[in-house]
Parts: sequence; structure tokens; C-alpha cells
Amino acid sequence: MSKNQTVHCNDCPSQGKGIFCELEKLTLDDVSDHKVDNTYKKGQTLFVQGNPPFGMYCISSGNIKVSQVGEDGKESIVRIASAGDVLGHRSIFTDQYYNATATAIDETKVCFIDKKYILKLVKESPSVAANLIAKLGRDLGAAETRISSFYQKNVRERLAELLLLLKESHGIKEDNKMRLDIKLTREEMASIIGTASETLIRFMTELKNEGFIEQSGKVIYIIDEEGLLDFANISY
Amino acid sequence: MSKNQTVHCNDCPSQGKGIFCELEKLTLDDVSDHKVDNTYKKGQTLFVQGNPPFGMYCISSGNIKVSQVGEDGKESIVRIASAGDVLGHRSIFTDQYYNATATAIDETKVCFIDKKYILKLVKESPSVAANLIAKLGRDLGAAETRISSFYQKNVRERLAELLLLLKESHGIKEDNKMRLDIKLTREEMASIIGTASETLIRFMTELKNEGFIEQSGKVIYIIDEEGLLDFANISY
DNA sequence: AGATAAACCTAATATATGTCATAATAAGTT
DNA sequence: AACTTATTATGACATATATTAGGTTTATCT
Repeated sequence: MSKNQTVHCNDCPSQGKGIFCELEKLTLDDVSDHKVDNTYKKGQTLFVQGNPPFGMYCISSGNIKVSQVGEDGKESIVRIASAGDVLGHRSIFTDQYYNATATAIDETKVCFIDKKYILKLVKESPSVAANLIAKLGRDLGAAETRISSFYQKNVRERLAELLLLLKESHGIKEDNKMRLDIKLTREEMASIIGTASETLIRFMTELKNEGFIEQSGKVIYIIDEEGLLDFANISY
Repeated sequence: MSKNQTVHCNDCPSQGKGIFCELEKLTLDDVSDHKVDNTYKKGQTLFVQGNPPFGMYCISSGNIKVSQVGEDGKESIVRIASAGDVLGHRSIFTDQYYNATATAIDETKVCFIDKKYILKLVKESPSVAANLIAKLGRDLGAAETRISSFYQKNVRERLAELLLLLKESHGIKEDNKMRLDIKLTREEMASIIGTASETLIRFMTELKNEGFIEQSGKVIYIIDEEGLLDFANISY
């Protein structure tokens, strides 16, 4: 982790997606004064499972995986946080230790905000509180949908579902394909949908062969979204 | 659903666990005036997946299952809400339709609070906002731990884990056993840990034979907590 | 650029769990 | 109390996915 030159919240690359958007100028200046900018390289950890929380992290750019490691050392990625998302907020308000580890997937710019200041901010700025509630609500909704997927869908369906979710969150239109602007290893993808990497690879190959996706290097392109939806058995 | 005679929030059986605990007398009176009391019988639904949310539900007593139903009709219970918990809060703040169905497991007393009023309350009472954030945070933490359990634990371990969680949330000391004060069918238990009911029944029998649990009728007693912890491979 | 490690891929085999069938209780209902 | 329906239980079998092992390609480092 290395300290960056400071960027004012006004100029945050995550504009419009964060929890401070609705703040008036004066308050946002105050937030700006109370944050610390950091850059994390791929593989570096923001916080580790079991440690006490000291504050909250706002992601300006990059991607972070939130994972839990089991007895046997198996990693389970429970969430991926990107620009505009916050991290560590859960533990601050519940007064629990971190129950997951946050690791940078790629080069990531993050602002750290002290616990005490965040608690004060939530008290004084209803919009921040409401945004936090909304973020947590969406995360909870996503988590619950994943829980039911584990029971209701098999691996190939969960894989298609994952690719479609990544398309929503990280898809960039390119020609008539969608490029997924996030680089995950097969191991990581497998640990998101809860399967062995070998199994995941098998189905990825299948998807490539059937023309639903393409791949060059580590970059994945979604070619046939309709087909994937069908493949995933999703109807919304 | 039948309308009850109104109970003032001061006399709510869930005292101390809800989100309105820290409110001063005047504000709590106001909350009391804005809620509607209802009683739901076993099997009745509070809200259904896909519908738009009109407000929030505070549970005074009883238990409610929050579940998602898949394409094939398989039910997945994503959460169980009990006295002091709130329901439907997720959808209000995220402006999404309900993505789950809430059904009473037993006779349940619930207060309904209008959406508009809750939004106002969160703006004006920081303690309510903070409590909501904390509730959502705990739910999210629990959900994420369950996600990783699906990958890291097998059915017998998830079953032991479920029994221990139910002991925490619904356990009542009786002699030197713990009685689980909640009646779930095997089907429901199975759909919490994501397995077939036949498989769950098999492991329940195993647990009974090995003396970890006892059962009389539909009531389950935890006899050997240590043993269950061991069985579940849990070390916290 | 060459060496070393990490990630990716494929195939063969093992196993946990799902599915189907059938019976025995238990719980409601008339 | 008798009848119907739901729930629990157990066995036999099928199958999706984990595991193990091997090889290949792609990064990373000196």
C-alpha cells in the first residue's frame, strides 16, 4: 500500500456511484479533509478476517475481492467491490471483527475514512445514511440470490449467471461484443460460484465451443447474451 | 392476516432488540401512531417475490421465513426473521421489487410501517438509521458466511452449523438440554442448507443415533454442543 | 532471453448427494 | 373414530462434480 497525492472527493473517478454524492459542497470538503488516499497493488490486502475494524474504505477505481478462507484453506469469494462501492462498513456498525479478507484484484485506488468520522457523518447527514442502507440492501439482495442459486442451479448455470453479472458490472461495449473489464483467474471465478477450478474450466471451454463467449489472453468477451441467459435458466 | 388491537411500541414484546429502542418517548409515540398491527397465521404470506414494496414490517413475535423460489419450483430459504427483526427494509431503500417471499412459519405478530414514514424517520432519527445499518450489516455478514459454507462444507457440516445457529437464535435452556423454540419441517431445514430433504433426514438420524441431538415430536433438543461444533468443523 | 513459477487445460476415477420408489408415522379433517 | 393428506424415514440407484494426475501454455523474474 502506498500513499497517493490527495484527490478531492469532487474529482473522485467513482463520481455518481458513491455514498457521498448528495452531500453539499461544504460537507464534501469536510469529508475530503478526513480521508486518506491509498493505492493498493494486485494481491495486497486492505484488511484481514478476524481483525478489528478501524474505518471504512471507499473505492475510487480498481477491483477488490472479499473472501473467506475455510479450515482447509479453501478460498470463497463472497463479493467483488468496485469503483463507488464501500468496504468494511459492515463491521463498523455491527461492532464485529472483520469476517472476511479484502484483497486487491488489480491496481486499486482507495480512500480510507476513520470509524469515528463515519459514525458522525451518518448521524449528521441523512443522505449518507440512506446511501449506506441502500448499498447494504443491494449487497444483501445479491448475497441472498446467490444463496438460492447454490441450491437451485448447477455449476454450468451458475457460471453463465456469473458471466452475465460481470457483464452488468464490468462490461464494456466493443464492436458488437461485450468485453469484461476485470481479470479474474479461473481459480477465482471458481471460488465465486463455489466449484473446483477444473470443473469451471471445463464449462468455460464448453461455452467457448458453443460460441457464447470468446477469449483472448485473459480477457473474456460475451458474444451471445441471449444464449447465456438460456444456458443459465434465467428468465428475468 | 387479521388486524389486532393496537399495542403501543413501549409494550412491544420484542423490546430491546428492535430498531426503535433508542428513540425518545415523543418520537416513539409518533411511530406508534403510524404503524398498523397484524397477526399472521402459519403459512400466510406478508409479501411475495416480484411485488413492489409499500413499507416495512417489524416482527413483535413469531418467526418468518424469507425464501426464493426457482424456475423448477424449488424453495430456498435465505433467512429466518424473528422478534425484533425487520423485513422488507431492503427493497424500500434500493427501490427494487421484493426479490423474496416472506411467509409466517408460526403465528406471528407484525407491525407494518408505511414506506414514506420510514424514509422520513431515517432522515430525522440517526439512531434508527444506525440500527437499520447494523441489522443489514449483520444479515449481510450471515449471508456471506452461508455463501462460503456452501462451498467449504458438506451437508453434514452445514446441518450441524444450522442446528448451532438455531440454538443461538431460538435456543431455550431446559434441564441440561437446549430446546429449539422453532418448528421447521425437514423440507424447510433442507432448503435452508441447500440439500434434498431425504439427505437431511439421513443426517438427522445419524445425529440422533450418535447422541448429539434428541427429538420428541417436532421439537429438537441440542444435547452435545461440543460434539456438534466438532461435527461441523467450526472453530470459533 | 532464458529460467522458474503460475495458471490453464484435459482425461480418468471416486464419491457425495440427488432422485426415485415405497413404507411407516403423524397430523389434520369430516 | 375413520379417512385423507402431509411428513418422516430408509433403501437402491443415478449422476454431477470433486479429486487426482498429467501435460501445456502463459506470466514473472533475474
